[in-house]
Amino acid sequence: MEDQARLMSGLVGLSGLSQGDMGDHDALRKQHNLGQPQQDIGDILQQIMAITDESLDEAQARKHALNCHRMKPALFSVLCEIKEKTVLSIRGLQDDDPPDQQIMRLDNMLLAEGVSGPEKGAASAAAAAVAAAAGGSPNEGSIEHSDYRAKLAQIRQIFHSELEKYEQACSEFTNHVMNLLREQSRTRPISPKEIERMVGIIHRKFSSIQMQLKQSTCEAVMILRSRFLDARRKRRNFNKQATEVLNEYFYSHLANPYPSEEAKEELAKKCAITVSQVSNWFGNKRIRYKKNIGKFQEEANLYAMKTAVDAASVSSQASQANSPGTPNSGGYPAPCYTPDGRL
DNA sequence: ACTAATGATTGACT
DNA sequence: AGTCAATCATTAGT
Repeated sequence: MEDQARLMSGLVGLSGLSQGDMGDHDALRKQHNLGQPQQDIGDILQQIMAITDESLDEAQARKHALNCHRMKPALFSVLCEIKEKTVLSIRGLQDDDPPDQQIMRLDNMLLAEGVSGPEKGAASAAAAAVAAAAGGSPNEGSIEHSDYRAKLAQIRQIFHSELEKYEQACSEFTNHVMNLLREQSRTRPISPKEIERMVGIIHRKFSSIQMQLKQSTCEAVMILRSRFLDARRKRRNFNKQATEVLNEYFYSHLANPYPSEEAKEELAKKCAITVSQVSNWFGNKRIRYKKNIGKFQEEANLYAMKTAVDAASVSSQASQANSPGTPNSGGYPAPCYTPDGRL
């Protein structure tokens, strides 16, 4: 019987239903002094339950009173904890972020293309790289160059203004939500941790939007780039002197017209072209020579004569000795391709 | 306008 | 990675 009474009082304490229905509340309280905390919680819960039935003014007043209640912080934290353990733990596990890598890739590309990052340096560096690939002297093609640069700058500007907009919207929205949640945390169990988490979610959403922006910017740059790279085909023939230098090397190394990396660099420097242009030239030359040796015979003889004369003048100056530097020294370099097409 | 020459690109190969 | 072979696209000579 006594157990039942305690149970009853406990229930009263927790559910807080009706002082009237359960008889003399004060008497009960006196009987169970030890049960006071439950009594308090019961009061609070009861008041919360009752709040919906009241008018707005009354409710406001009651809300205020509740907020000032000495048990409020404890109840709040308990409710937060319960919530944390149930809903948030499930949700929290779900959204881990794997698309981080992609955004890194996009960032890197934008940086490399000079869209993001420092203002002039990267952009001009990229443009210079393209110019180098385009070949020709640096002054040539500066028109297309500035065109490219202008378009890139345009993309850059759009990108940055959009990014700024997104960032502003993000921070505005975040602030709004934070204020709202803080406000609501007076009436709902919302812990600072939960607010923090919400902020995280918002940021993730916005960064996924940003990723779309980055992606489309990348696409725009790629299109611009490919268009510009097509313009690379607007080539210039190398100047006479450069062709001469290249031909000289080719015919004086006809037995093995494969310049080493160092030789290529030197030739590139002499001809004021890039190493890859030297490689292109030798690639073209070898194949075209091989295809039609007869056609190049005259040219071959001409350059062989030249190198022979040079060698002669060198050796006469050095009184004698054959120079080890010239593989084909002392003779007309005969075409050394075998019938099967190899050297 | 036509054509040969030529520098660059691309894909396959080693 | 370097090269070959085919091809493209432009330049230059006619």
